Amino acid sequence: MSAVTDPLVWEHVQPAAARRLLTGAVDAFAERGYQATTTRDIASRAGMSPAALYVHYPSKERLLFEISLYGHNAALDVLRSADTGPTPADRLRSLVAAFTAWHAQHHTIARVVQYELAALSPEHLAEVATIRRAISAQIEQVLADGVQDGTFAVPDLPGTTLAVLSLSIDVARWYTPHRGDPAALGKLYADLAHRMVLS
Amino acid sequence: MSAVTDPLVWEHVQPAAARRLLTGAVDAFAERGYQATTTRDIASRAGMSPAALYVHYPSKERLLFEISLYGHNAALDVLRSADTGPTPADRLRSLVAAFTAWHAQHHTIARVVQYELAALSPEHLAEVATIRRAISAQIEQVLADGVQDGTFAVPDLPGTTLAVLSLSIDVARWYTPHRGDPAALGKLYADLAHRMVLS
DNA sequence: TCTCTGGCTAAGCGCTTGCTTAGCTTCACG
DNA sequence: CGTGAAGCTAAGCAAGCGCTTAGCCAGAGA
Repeated sequence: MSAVTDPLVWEHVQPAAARRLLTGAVDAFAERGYQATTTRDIASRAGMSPAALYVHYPSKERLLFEISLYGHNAALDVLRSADTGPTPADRLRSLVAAFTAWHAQHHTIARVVQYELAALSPEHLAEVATIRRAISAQIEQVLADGVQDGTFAVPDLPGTTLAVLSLSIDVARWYTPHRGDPAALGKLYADLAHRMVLS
Repeated sequence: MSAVTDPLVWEHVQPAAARRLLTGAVDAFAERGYQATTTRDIASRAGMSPAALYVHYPSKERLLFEISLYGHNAALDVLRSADTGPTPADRLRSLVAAFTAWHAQHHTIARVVQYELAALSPEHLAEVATIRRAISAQIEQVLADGVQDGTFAVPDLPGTTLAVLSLSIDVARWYTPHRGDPAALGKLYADLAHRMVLS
């Protein structure tokens, strides 16, 4: 699945031409990486000339930033929505399931989000770094809550937070649609993450 | 720590000029990525002109391949050496500890190994893919052995193998030396991986 | 129907890239 | 001492890059 076949994600991008450029950029950045992708390649995927890109976006880096910002916000929203359940164990499972499934389902956006930070301008990087800290904090908080109520055994809270995040984030590196159902993967990872911290 | 301050790793590379180019390439690829790194940048880090690179290496891609191949083989060797212990649990902990510590300690090489596969030529990629499959097989085998003797509960063997690998591999993405002792991180991850699969 | 504007293309600019070549220097060997 | 080869540099080549500009066309509005 590419960005193009998940059109609802980019419905907010208007006009349609800008959206085609954006989804073309997502696919190209996910496949080749930001640096190996050319504006000619992006424009071609959108069925346009290279100059058309600059009618809708001021620069190639700005295209990257729009994708990155959207993806970071979407991931944070997914976590915030998933942080439900009466116990830290329920919450952790729900968080990991949702975060993992998001990475699998949107693996092209996830690849851009997780691996193209270095290509962002300093101001843009600062903006997405804030969201990344909020994402980390959400996982760390639920682990802390579990330690507090005695249901989790976590000798190294920051280290374990990173490990839990790594499980989901690394999905962006290896996942392709033939690798199975994102929801099933989320369930598996929820279980694995829970076992990692069980008292 | 950069490749340059871990000189023993590249001792086999002769003459010294070729080694300086290689370690300059490791640092540049790890910092900026293969595509954003120029041959002028690599040469400059080695204290040479761009043309000197072509005295020792036929192309920029070949430099990448030398690094990738070395890193893949080193990682596989680390795993093979670590696969000791009387029980699958001991073996898994030792494997994960070693693999994680390798990624942290050699995080610049690890970054090139894990994130620059797309830049390799098809023949070179095939060669490192073989080593990657051997690495996966090693982890999968120890999990299978643990399931067989009843000490592990692993409902999804391929999925869990990927998850265990993700823990260690993702270290390449986030690790910097101020993030702590590689051996300590290895111990933590050994424990986390073990808990993931405990019966 | 006419005019204006926005979206687009063709062509191009200035710069950078990976790699090549001619020539120089140094060192080793006979 | 002379010669040859290896390692290197300065300079350059051909191709491609991100982005700009002039002009065209279609559609909307008066």
